[in-house]
Amino acid sequence: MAPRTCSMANALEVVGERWSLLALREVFFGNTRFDQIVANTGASRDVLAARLKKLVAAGVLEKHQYSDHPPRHEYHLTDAGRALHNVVLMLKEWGDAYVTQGPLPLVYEHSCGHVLEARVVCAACGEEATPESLSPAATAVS
Amino acid sequence: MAPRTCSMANALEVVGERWSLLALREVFFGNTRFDQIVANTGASRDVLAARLKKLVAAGVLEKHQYSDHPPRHEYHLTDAGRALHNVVLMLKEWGDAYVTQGPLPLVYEHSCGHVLEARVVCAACGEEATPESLSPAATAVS
DNA sequence: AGGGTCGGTTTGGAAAACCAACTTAGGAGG
DNA sequence: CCTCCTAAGTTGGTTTTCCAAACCGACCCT
Repeated sequence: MAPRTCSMANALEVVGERWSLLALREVFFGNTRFDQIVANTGASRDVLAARLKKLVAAGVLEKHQYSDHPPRHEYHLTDAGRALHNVVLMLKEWGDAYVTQGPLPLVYEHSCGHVLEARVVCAACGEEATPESLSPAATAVS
Repeated sequence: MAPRTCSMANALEVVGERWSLLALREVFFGNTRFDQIVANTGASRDVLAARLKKLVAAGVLEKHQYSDHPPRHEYHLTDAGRALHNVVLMLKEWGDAYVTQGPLPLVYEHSCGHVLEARVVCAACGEEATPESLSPAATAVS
């Protein structure tokens, strides 16, 4: 049987390899240079170079030259890259709740003044999107 | 420099390897048996066996014997596993928006009657949690 | 000239993934 | 009884990927 076609699988083709999401985390933190990303993720330089190349090719990052002499580069988020913030955030929340032992390394404060507790909701009604509240719709639209 | 300690990195230690999230997707779909997961993900049997073992050890899945003669097993979600639904869902949404070409393989309908468009919001105020609306809180709590 | 920074690429060995075939433990059919 | 079948892995051998360390080129500082 052929494996299931699925947007999550497609997403993982792009950002599912090791270090990809950690590299993106660093860019979200404003660490946009190669050596910063190497240092903060712990990835080896060759693998990171390959991942960044792939993320640029996939349209998640853009390589931007900020100096001609010597040539120096920064990696910036595209719209697709910014949209991954949700994924990164939910992974962090899950890690906070179920993996990390002891004090949490990072806690976010939302602009409303409260410590962030993230929820995934339906945009139409604002109610939480739980597995039980979802059902496959009859037909997919393009 | 030592890599950054981070709950997202911790989360990826558990579910970040190839096939782990795809296996969980199948369990969310109700395909809880080894051969079903193999067939629907396309993973090789040995790698999948290793991933399932790891997910069980991490407390994301539970192995449940549903028949003594012959011995047969199913994998069921724990609370930690169910909590990963958010991650799986956001990855699917991102894939829908930025990777999948042509008609979407799966569209969800929320119990409110609308096609699901997922948003990540702050539980306190209900406003969307964007990168700009978040700032690191002064101190982490245990 | 010598050392340091930045952004990689190269190299060689270790680890992991992939694939097909095999195993184990029990049926089901003839 | 003999053969086939299913489920849930294991095993063995090959191919890929990963990793750490070294290297490179272009530039800057002293």
